[in-house]
Amino acid sequence: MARGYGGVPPEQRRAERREKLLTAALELFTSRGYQQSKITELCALAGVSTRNFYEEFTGKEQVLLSLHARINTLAMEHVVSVLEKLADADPVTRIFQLLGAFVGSVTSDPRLPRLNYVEAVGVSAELEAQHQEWVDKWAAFIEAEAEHAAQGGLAPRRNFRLTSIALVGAATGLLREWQAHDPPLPADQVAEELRGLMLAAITRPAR
Amino acid sequence: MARGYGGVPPEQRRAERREKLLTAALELFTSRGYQQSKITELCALAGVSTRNFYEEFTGKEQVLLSLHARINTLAMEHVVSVLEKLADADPVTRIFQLLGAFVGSVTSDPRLPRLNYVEAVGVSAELEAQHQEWVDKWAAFIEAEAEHAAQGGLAPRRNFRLTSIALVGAATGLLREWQAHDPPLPADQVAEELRGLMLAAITRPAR
DNA sequence: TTAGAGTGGTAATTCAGATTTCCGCAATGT
DNA sequence: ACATTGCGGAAATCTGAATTACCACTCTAA
Repeated sequence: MARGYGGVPPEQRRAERREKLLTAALELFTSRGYQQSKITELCALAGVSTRNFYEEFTGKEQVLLSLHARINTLAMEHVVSVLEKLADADPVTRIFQLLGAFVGSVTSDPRLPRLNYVEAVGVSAELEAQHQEWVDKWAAFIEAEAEHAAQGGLAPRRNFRLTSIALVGAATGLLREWQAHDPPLPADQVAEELRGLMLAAITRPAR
Repeated sequence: MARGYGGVPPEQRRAERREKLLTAALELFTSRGYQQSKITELCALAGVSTRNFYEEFTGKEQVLLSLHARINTLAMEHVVSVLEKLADADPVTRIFQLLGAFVGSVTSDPRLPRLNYVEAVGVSAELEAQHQEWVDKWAAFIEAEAEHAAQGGLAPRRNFRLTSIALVGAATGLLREWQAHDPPLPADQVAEELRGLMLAAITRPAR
């Protein structure tokens, strides 16, 4: 289908194929389901031969790993870039923007939370480890924000570790539900709920 | 291995085999992982032949469905039985006991949350539907408690739907983390965190 | 223009695990 | 005690998908 390696394709062609495979995988994994997706189908959908597939990936799981990492990285970048612009804003504003950026990023395409919070769960030990890593990162993020709020006297001084993990879980649960819902819930309300929840969670009295 | 159908086994024997299979499945699915578990292994571990397996279940997935339903049902029964004894206690006490009973039930064996929140995710549309059902049930439960608290003036009057779903997500996330953690987190702290979070979530001002 | 080298797609191979079938044995009833 | 009925276990089959090998084609360079 594609013309030979005419233009400028030493390994740009490989990169393009990789991209086509990832795009097709996002579609296939979230419609048919990861387990039910055959490598053959994936290749057909991407317009790439199985031979090329194995040139880019060692197997189906590595594709999922890549997608999962990419989605999380993208969301994290959004959040970080927003927060950098609010370096010395008050804690409430920062939390407001943080959650808006996060929810905005992940709900920009319903397939994103579907892949991240449904398809990529319980697949393998390696994927589970990657999930853990990201929960840690997000929880650390929230924890830092909470401690920042505690500095300002908005929240009491205490250990926010468990609270942070719980909030990450709340976001995950809400987005998993959001993604499954028909008709779709408004993403704004999800963000708003998380804002209220997080503020209430960290400002509550220590015991 | 077992003696023939001597004693009292018209279909009690079937029930026993079913039980042995479920017990072995809980162990196997949570150690090796659901996907990696072969029916052969399951039968070997249970001490049951594949023939008998297909007499009780249509396949691996139905076993998982049964386990998932059983774990949730058990937890729900615990919670209901506790709340029935507190019919006219104050909302805070009810919430305290509710979460204690729930966390106590699900953390009584680390394999329970592992199966429920990791292995049983993203397996099939049917399992996903069953998950949805249970999230609805638990959310409705929490919602009712929140409205009860609103009656007493403890919480403002508002729609608690999203908050309830978020709290279910928080519990899920926390238990998923609990189950994966080494060394294990104290279950008490998880329950305590959820109590604080739920109270803060529903008593927070309406906007 | 033609030879050579690398690439793409298709088609065969292989492998693993699910499902079923069959034979031997134990238990009941006459 | 013996025939009959139905159960248990292991081995055979069968399916379906991952992985690899091969052939044809296109592009480059002399």
